[in-house]
Amino acid sequence: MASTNSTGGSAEIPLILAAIELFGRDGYAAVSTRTLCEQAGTNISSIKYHFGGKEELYRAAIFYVVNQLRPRIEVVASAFEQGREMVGTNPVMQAKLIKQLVKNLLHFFLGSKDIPYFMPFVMRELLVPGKYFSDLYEGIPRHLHELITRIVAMVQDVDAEDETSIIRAHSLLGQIMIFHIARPFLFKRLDWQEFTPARIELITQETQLLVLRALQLEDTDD
Amino acid sequence: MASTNSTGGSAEIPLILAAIELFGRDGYAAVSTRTLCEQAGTNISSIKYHFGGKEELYRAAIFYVVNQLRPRIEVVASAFEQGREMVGTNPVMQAKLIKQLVKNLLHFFLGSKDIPYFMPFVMRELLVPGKYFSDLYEGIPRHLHELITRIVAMVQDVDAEDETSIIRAHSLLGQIMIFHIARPFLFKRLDWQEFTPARIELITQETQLLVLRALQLEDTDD
DNA sequence: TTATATATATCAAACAAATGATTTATGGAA
DNA sequence: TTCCATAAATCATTTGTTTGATATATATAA
Repeated sequence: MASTNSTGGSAEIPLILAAIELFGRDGYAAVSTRTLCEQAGTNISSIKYHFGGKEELYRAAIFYVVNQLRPRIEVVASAFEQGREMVGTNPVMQAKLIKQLVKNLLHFFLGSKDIPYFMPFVMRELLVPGKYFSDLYEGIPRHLHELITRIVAMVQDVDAEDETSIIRAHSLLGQIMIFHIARPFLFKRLDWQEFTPARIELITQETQLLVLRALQLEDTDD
Repeated sequence: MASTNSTGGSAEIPLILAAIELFGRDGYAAVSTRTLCEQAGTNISSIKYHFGGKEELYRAAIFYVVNQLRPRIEVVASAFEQGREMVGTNPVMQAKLIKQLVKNLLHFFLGSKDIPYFMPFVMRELLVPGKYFSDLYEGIPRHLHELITRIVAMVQDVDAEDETSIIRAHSLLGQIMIFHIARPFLFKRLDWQEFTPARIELITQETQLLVLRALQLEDTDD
């Protein structure tokens, strides 16, 4: 039997998953409620019944991805925070910690197979803000951005509240995220059709190199 | 009077400009032909008459921005190419050249007031590829990406055809473009509502610093 | 255990509003 | 007139939503 969670009927999750995939791929306006229901294998009226309407389904999808992704991000974040205390001001250890973070982020954003449709959905709302931009922003990426900012501040020994630290963190995050955001662009440029493990590894190594240089840390070649 | 160019009637340009603004802001599916005509101050049938339909208008808008933006990008590109010969392998001069390029790009992407609606339109097609992705890609950003790749190859003294060079160029471009792409995100993070000249200057300085470090070039502080 | 009542969920059909496209008519310039 | 451009009205579809009926599951009482 289906789990007796608070979301009730069995059509809700399929509808939310369809919404994440189709809204993420084609955008809110381009997806009809009929297409959503067809993809979810439900009746047309199920959106009205379970959510109230198309927009409320979109909202439900936003909160769904936030709840699904938050713990996964927090694993990366807490791993870093734990390491940060041990590392202290040792540049060699700082470099190792940052290399690991870059690797985790790239593998997560480029290689996640189990949640393939989440990222386009999230990115669309973040880059082209809609009604629930703030809910999404507060839900996940804000913590990640603040994390990177603390790294920058730690390594450069400046205040993490400075605009300078935030701007540098934004730029560094851009160095990493551009491989996810501008994926079609990169594929066209390199005549790639997909990310393979070897390609992700190559991107990881090069990005690690550039990030460490930008932070003026020695690469330890481990 | 209106210029007697090859595009005939006076309703075409207003329609194209409306298409760039509205498609860029809301996406293709979200904008109705009626809204477009209202924005352009034309009759509903003008889209059919001048372009054939909604999609052909979109196509016309793609080629319009390509033709408008290409010369502006080429100014930046040729300025760099000219400087490149004079600079040679002198690291100090290389640093100056690259700082200028970063500044030009950031001021163009963050501060362009005369073509305010072009960039969202272009970015939408590039990040969420549609039917005319290739036309746009070949029209402008490909040259820019190849330009950055040549810079990386020159400074690092490696082959510009290597995947490594291209990947590093992509990452460096991400460092810069993220301020345009993830503008809403940055604004939220810094509680900004707009880009002011001072803010653009701050971003420019910090980005120059990080890019030069990533390329292992000394900052000359001019 | 039965029978009844209630809440939950799904279904096919239909509605009003909108959308892109089309047709026909009109105005002005060469 | 002839050609170009615009305007108003209309068409067939698609859109999100709603309706009323029905099926399923759970709970309560006899």
